[in-house]
Amino acid sequence: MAKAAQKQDPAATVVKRGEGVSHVYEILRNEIIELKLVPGSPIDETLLSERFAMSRTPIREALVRLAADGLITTLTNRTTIVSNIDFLQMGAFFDALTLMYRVTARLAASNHVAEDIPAIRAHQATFAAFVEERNVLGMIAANRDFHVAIAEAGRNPYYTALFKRLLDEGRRILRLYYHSYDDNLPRQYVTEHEDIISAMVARDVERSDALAIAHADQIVRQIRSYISADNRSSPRIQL
Amino acid sequence: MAKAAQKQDPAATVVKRGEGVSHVYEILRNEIIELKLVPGSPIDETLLSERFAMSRTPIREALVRLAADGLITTLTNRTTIVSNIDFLQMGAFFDALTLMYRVTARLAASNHVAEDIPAIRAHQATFAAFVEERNVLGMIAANRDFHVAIAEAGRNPYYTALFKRLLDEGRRILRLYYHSYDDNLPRQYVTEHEDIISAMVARDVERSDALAIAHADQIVRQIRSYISADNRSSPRIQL
DNA sequence: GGCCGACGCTCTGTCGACAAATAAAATTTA
DNA sequence: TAAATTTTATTTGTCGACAGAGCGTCGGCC
Repeated sequence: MAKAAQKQDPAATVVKRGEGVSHVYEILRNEIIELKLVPGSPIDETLLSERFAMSRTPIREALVRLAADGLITTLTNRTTIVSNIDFLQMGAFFDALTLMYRVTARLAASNHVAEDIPAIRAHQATFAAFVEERNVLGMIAANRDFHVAIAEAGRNPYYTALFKRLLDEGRRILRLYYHSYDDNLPRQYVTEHEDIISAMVARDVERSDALAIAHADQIVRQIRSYISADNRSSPRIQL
Repeated sequence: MAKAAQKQDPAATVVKRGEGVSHVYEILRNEIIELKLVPGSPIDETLLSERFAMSRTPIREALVRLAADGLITTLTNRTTIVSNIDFLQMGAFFDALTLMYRVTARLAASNHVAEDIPAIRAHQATFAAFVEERNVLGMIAANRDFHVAIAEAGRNPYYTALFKRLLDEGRRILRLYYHSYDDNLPRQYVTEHEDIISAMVARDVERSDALAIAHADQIVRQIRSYISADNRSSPRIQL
């Protein structure tokens, strides 16, 4: 048996009628974001239907949802592939990500209620724990949950939806480019998160905004450095 | 025969293999936005499959796409209904709409190329023509296309996607609340559009931003006035 | 020997049917 | 008569099967 089979495949779980589609959707979504499914690789419906022990119909509906999220690309009458990460639009991605960091932080400072805080702190604690463990992939996921919680406290579902999509895309990019662990960065993120929380609790919109900008810049800079480190084989020409 | 049958139902069109789903999707999407399908009303898959002369499978896949757009709501094992317009979140809607007006206008001023202009001007001309005809519903649709064209010139697909969704939601709200035709407003919009174009062509980011804010405020104010006019039966208590 | 077209294979798009889940109707019971 | 419960009916979720559209392969032709 393959070694991977030791860890129980969640696809094996039996689900009730009406949950089949979301079950497949959630699992595939995770595997795409975690790059277990390589960008550009084809997706075989028949294979999936065997793996999930379902007919192709619910599989296809899950794929339609993933396509709506932009995680997969459907080539009509041909095949569907895991969406590629588009380097040309990296600028647009960073721009949108930064803006969403800002507006969600601002709204959270304005609109949060006391009940929102525990969940946010819990995600931050999880994040800090992963930092101690030097578990980068756990950090990335916890970071996503932390910021989503803040966005939800801001109570603008349009922003939250876009932010989720961007953060997930960020997870894919980070997985793709992550190479070396730098002790300093994660600890700095922990501190920045703490600052963001306190500004939010104090309902200080402008400070929340400023911190969000700094945080976003930091993350963008990190991703950029990963990318350029990866491009070292084809260095930019310096004039 | 019903009078509606005089206008050829686009559902009757025969489509090639692989286009069935998008065909259904487009038509239903339009009917939801144009409120031909009333918010809250149930959607019968069997009925649709008869109407489109297709099996339920492609119909269901189209419905999944609409659900991803937030245009319909699926109640598991029960039924799916046309999404209601959520008045409690009207503030969030206006906020996001204004922000997208702004960022797309800014980006268009920065990133547009000469080839983008003709399409934008064409949409503006269409809009102006509808104003002359006093065709409000046409105006609303043309206005949407105009701003989408600007967003596309800004070349940030994340913003464009959210903006489209917001503008479509706006079309639904306007259809719902539109009552009386005011001669002045539409002409003002035409002027504002012209200003937006010239600021964009001049690559004046800040002026584009300012105009976008003013334009958005104007539209938000208009929708708000429609809504409050509609609520006249239950007036707010003035203290 | 290389290019072009017919053939077959694989995979997707669509179909009709069945079964579970829920809502509505009918019936019983207090 | 009203409430509770069983029965019926409708509608969704899932299934297995078929047919069309590409893609690769093989053979023929220049």
